[in-house]
Amino acid sequence: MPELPEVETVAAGLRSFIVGQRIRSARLLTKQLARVNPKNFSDTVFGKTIGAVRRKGKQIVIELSDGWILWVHFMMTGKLWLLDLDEPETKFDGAVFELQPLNKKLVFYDQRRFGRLKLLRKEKLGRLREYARLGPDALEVSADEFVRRLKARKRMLKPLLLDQTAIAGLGNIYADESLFLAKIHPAAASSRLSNERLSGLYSAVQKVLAGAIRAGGSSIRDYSAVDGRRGYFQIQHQVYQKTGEGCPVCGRKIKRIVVAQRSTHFCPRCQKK
DNA sequence: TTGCGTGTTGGACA
DNA sequence: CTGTCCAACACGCA
Repeated sequence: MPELPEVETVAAGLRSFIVGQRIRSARLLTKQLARVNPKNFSDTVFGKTIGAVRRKGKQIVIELSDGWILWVHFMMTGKLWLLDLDEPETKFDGAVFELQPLNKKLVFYDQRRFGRLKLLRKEKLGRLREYARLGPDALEVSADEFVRRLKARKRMLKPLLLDQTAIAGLGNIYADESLFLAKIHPAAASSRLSNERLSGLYSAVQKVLAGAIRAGGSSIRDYSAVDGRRGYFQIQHQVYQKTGEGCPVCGRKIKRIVVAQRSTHFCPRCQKK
């Protein structure tokens, strides 16, 4: 589910369903998920009440009572689902939290097991490396700062947009879609683009992300929100995984190249360096 | 059957 | 600093 719109959709679902719930039991089922002693994990989380749910980039921070927080990163295939208690366990369940009085379980499910979950004191969040190194969130950064940060680097735009220390939240889909909307070539050098074109990219990013959040994210493969609802932004994708199809603007065939080891889709006529 | 590609990230290395 | 290759892992597909 990984990019900003999908993570925001999950965070919104958590806000509406689990805030105020009490954790009746917590179990850590795979060791690489949290890299802590499962017994200590269960004991610490037991009885805590769930408070605010925040998101920065692709990361979610769930506040618990008594100053603890759960930090979550889905990586490629991690998901948080709210399920009935009698739903059978699977080998991909990494952590299970039973909630009261809702009487459901919140399950961290992750096929590829790259996802991570950390339990830490609230005051330590700023020192959590993965969190501390994030640049400003793509939806909160101002146009001026966005332009300044991209111009400060001498890199191709595509890998720069994927770099979470520059701007946090974009991934492969929304980077491609934003560059297409802004009519900028993914291999264009960030430092050589005019402020006007980078401002245009900023507007494109805002528009693409807002549209995707409105659609509940993109459900390719099996992504869905905490309540199982699927997103439908994938039907609005203009270039992502449209290799060989006609550009929706000019009709020229969408091209696929590999940049930073990631598939990159663009229109060779519309998108210029 | 085998190999490739997939929404992410971090480390090793030139 | 920047780019490239690889690794973590499971699965669908040609």
